[in-house]
Amino acid sequence: MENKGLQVVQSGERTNTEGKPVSNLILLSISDSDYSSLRPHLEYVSLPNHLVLHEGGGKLEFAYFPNRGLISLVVAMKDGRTAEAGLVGNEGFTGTPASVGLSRSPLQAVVQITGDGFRVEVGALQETLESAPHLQLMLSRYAVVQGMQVAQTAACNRLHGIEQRLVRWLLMTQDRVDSESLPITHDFLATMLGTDRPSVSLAAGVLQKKKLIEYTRGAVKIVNRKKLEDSACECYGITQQYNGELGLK
Amino acid sequence: MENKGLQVVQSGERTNTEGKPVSNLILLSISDSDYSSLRPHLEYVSLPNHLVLHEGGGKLEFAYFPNRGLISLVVAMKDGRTAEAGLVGNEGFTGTPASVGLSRSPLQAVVQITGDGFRVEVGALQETLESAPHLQLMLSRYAVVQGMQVAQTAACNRLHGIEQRLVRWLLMTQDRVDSESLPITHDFLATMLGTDRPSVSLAAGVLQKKKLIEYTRGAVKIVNRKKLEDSACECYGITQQYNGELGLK
DNA sequence: CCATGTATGTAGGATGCCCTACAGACCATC
DNA sequence: GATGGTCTGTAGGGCATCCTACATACATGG
Repeated sequence: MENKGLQVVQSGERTNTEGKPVSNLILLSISDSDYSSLRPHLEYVSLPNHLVLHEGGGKLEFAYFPNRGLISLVVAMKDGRTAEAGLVGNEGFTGTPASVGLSRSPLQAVVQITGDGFRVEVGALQETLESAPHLQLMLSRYAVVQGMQVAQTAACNRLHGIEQRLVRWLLMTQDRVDSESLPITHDFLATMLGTDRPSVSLAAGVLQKKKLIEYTRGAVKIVNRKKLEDSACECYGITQQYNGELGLK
Repeated sequence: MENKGLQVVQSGERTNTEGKPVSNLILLSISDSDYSSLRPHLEYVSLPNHLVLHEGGGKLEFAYFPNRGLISLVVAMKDGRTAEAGLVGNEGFTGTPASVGLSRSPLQAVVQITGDGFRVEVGALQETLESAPHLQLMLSRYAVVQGMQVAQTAACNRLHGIEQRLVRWLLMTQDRVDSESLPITHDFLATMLGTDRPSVSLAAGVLQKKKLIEYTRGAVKIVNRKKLEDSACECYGITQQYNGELGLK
């Protein structure tokens, strides 16, 4: 990729100091001056499957801006049971507390689908933010939208059954990784959906019989996206709609 | 309370242009200059029980800063079923999207316990924020903390039973209204907890038999706060802890 | 005091889900 | 092709909760 000049970098053409291209939408959307301030702190990282970026309850060390792949924000209870609160793809970042001067988060951040991206030390990010109002706004805005989506998840978790929640997860995931085949096991789906593995297998079996999905060991393929959307609960449409409020893409 | 200097305004001494005293903690925590900018837009309002401040899915007209009482943020599904995503007392405000330049929210805001407070038109708030960085920071920070609490609620909704969720709701509510008696019906509790009324009555009956609470028509009294805390799920402690991160009070 | 509306008590059946357990299938490695 | 590890299929018991229905108690206004 070429570098057109010292100030102006067009969308899709930004790189970090290592020359790695940026496709995270937040990093692409901010002003040139804000990006220049942040750029020296962006460290390219690969995000392999199941890597834990942050343990729930601890101090945040880095904020992550994914280029590709998918990160899950998970609440883990003491007894080991878990439930997913949110998903982060290339439209967002992890470590929302860092964007408002806080440094701890109760959420575990786990790579759910292999990808790559950039990380920034929380301290460096916070310093940068003081003179990068546009970045500050975009991060805060993302945090708020994510909060609304989490709220919808809270209600969905309470009011909707496993099959519907599985459908929603598949749709939201596919929105963030443009592939019809999602590399994920039933076991991990159970972690996300806050249930046990047999319940996932059962629900997935039903969807497969309906010819909405197909799956093999470790991968779920979406074969009829449209019908899948039709059978999703309203929660999917709502979260998607508020994602659009971000004005990215 | 004494006034220590020209910059610092001590808690409990601020008023709006109508002379109404402020006890909302955000409004008390911001700098003098930021408060002066916002002050002309603060309209005193009483917040009677069950008043709907905002319907889910619509445009936000006002942001509300409660002095007393309690506001619930509720997700309402098309079929009429509901679940609460968050609580707002005098430590917070409603309308987090307005703090980042957005104007719509999927959440319904309902007064759950009578109180009073101030409201600001969304447009006026957003204009004010442009030159009120401290206020901007506090609002964003509150939005993020609220998001983390909502995430815990999402997991709690999935993983914990009605009785535990009821305990948590009672504790969180009492934290925001300093009274041992909470004016609330089982029916409204059902709306909050995303279940039906008989299930609430059953769970409340169990707690009453354990002598943790007492209730009569339309009111729940907490008679043994400590034991109630002991029987709460870990979710309560976590949300409370992150509320502390706000640095208010 | 009565009538009406609202709040709570309670019960029984249906259901969805969790839990445990085990069997079968696939995969990688040697 | 054998072996151990991981993933999925499936079943049955148990349980919480949902749903419906109705009874009872309280409150308010006439």
